[in-house]
Amino acid sequence: MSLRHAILALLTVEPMTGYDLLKQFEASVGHVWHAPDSQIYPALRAMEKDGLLEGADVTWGQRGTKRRYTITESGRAEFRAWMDTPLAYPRDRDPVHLKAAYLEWATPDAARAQLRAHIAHYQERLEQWREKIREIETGGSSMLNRRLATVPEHEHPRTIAFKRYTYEGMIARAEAEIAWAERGLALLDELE
Amino acid sequence: MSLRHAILALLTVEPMTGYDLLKQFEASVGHVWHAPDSQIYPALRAMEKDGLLEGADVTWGQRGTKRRYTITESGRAEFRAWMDTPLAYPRDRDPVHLKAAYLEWATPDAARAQLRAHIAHYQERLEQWREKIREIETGGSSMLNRRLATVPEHEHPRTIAFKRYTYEGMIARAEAEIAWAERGLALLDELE
DNA sequence: GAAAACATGTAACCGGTTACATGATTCT
DNA sequence: AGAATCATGTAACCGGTTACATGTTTTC
Repeated sequence: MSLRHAILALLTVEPMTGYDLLKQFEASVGHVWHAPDSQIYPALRAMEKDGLLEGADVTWGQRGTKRRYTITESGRAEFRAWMDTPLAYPRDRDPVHLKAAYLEWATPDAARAQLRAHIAHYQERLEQWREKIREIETGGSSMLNRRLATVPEHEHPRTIAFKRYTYEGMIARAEAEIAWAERGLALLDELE
Repeated sequence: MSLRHAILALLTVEPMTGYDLLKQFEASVGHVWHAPDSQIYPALRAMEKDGLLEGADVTWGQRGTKRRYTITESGRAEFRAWMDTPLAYPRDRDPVHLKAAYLEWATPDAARAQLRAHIAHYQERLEQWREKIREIETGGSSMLNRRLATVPEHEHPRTIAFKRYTYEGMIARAEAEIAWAERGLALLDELE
């Protein structure tokens, strides 16, 4: 059910259309939660029906209209309730480690390719996340700035600190994954 | 599609019934891939239909029968092909970090409880995984021993090394998660 | 004789993916 | 005029969860 809460989180800042949200999912929130258009539009309609959002048609150009969604009090309450509820951890289901456990079945080349892909995957994300932290530090994050505009000034350090903290966690995870995969490459050399 | 491959991996060691597999998913493989009975039994039937397994009814007691599944050559080939195929990484979807990014919305107590639950969650797994490594080191893992019995002796170090390597990766990840959550608790104290 | 373990299923539901589909507006 | 962007959907499918359901065998 996190998609709904990610949407609520975004709409606490300002009203948005489905397309606006889609762009956010491709940029900021997308780093922790991905959602395609085919999921967003139906979710918005369902959330409006459930009273979490209020939709309003806005004219756009000559003939066009778009629907702008505003979070309701009920939506805010739902988001706060979710924030105060401990998460249920999903069962372990990890294809990377599943494969690693049977690496003797792969050809050495395939095993190396797999580990290198693992490194490349996390390296790429590492750079994106580091860039995000730089943005936060230099005040260049427009979404964060809009969020800050909605909270009292003395709350700013908290808001900023948690965003930063989130990315630091993802960076630490990525670094651990890269280190692990590098040990794997060394292990393959040893065993050859 | 990893459920099928986890099943194939287990059946490369020896033929098993659905129930045997279920027990394995609760014990060894379960640490990297969870599967409930409601998923295993239908999967086995489908895999038999697809020629990856061969099922045979075995009498059990007076009136009972059970179905024992053996991996076919086609099943072995499929497993090897999977092992040699690079994994597609799923899109980011991480409720823990999603929540962390909006931690200013939670009450300080709820935020602390969340982080402590995060620590407890990984601490528990950490102990399970460390225990697994001890088992591997002392030769006390019966599943691993059965697997070793099916491979030539000079291959044993590889097989053992990859199992150990897998658990080391999960341990490193858990340690990173715990360290991150502890930094979070400290951050909450600072911001108070 | 009762409890624990062994054995196997069905069905409704849910969140997410992939592919397909369409049209308006703005910018160059 | 054409391209990029804005805007919004439908539908089939897939893997997984939860709840429901039943019967046998072995062990104490």
